[in-house]
Amino acid sequence: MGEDLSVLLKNLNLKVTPKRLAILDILDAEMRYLGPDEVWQRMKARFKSIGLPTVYRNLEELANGGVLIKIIHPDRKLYYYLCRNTDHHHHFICISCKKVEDLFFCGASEIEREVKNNLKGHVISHLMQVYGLCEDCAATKTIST
Amino acid sequence: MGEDLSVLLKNLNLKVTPKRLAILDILDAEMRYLGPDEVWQRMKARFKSIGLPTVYRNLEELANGGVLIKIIHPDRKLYYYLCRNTDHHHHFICISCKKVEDLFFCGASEIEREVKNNLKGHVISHLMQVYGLCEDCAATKTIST
DNA sequence: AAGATAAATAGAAACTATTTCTTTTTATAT
DNA sequence: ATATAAAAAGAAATAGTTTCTATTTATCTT
Ligand SMILES: [Zn+2]
Ligand SMILES: [Zn+2]
Ligand SMILES: [Zn+2]
Ligand SMILES: [Zn+2]
Repeated sequence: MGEDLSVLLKNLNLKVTPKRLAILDILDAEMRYLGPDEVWQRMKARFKSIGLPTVYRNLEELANGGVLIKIIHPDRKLYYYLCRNTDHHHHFICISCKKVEDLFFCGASEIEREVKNNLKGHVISHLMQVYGLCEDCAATKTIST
Repeated sequence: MGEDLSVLLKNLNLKVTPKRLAILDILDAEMRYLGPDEVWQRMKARFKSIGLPTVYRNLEELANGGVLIKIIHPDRKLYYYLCRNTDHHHHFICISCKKVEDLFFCGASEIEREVKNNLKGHVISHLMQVYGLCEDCAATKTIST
């Protein structure tokens, strides 16, 4: 599995460094979105020397390359999620445990039509995220931070 | 028109101060979303003494009260928009001129169904914004910052 | 396999949007 | 008019994020 992570980097013409592989590995093992600081904490367990700017830089590069997606959060901090689904889709985010799940519903065509017909405008992109409780958390009904 | 702005404040049990009315008036006159600093600049033209924290505080209070809506922007800064439409709806945002327009399409029920049936989860809220070029900007095809 | 080269990283420092704090002022109810 | 609690000024602090420079490292070339 470390193999296919390095392929991700090579495809982006990024050098395959231990730090980059570790960042990917950390996110690959998570079903949740993580912030730079959270990733940094885990990196410090793996490397004796690891700078926070390195984490920021790599997360951003990987997001720009499409390997990670940015999670839009009401707190306006940076969060990233490694999503293997390369098709256009949206996400359901559990506000209790931070788990991310793919959604297949997307109103792109309806939006496109409405913007074209009613507003006479042109759609470039759209953002959709759904917040709620995942199956486990809905069962527990306990909301943590 | 100043009258119905003060009603908005009274409904929220907020004191009707000149600063608050001015902030609302500034946003009411705009079809675009504005950031705190942009609002502050305009406030400084109206008041000899006006603090930036006052602008921040009021914008946030008004957003919490539902009078303003927060615009989610890729730059992760704060932006507000005064929307008179109190029904649930979403927005089309022109990335060229920052104009905001209401959309009527909303996939809430489809999302709800998908989350319930496929993920066995529970939807609490959803966020949708559409980015593009408004009629005027699409015609001009010139994208400013 | 060793050297060359450009990219990546560490660590410190800077940045800046946003928030907090304390004092003074002001809107509103009595 | 007075009392009271909310609002605002102004300064200061915060914290997430970005920038900078010197050093290290991955990868390409021979
Ligand atoms: Zn959950
Ligand atoms: Zn979509
Ligand atoms: Zn426009
Ligand atoms: Zn909706």
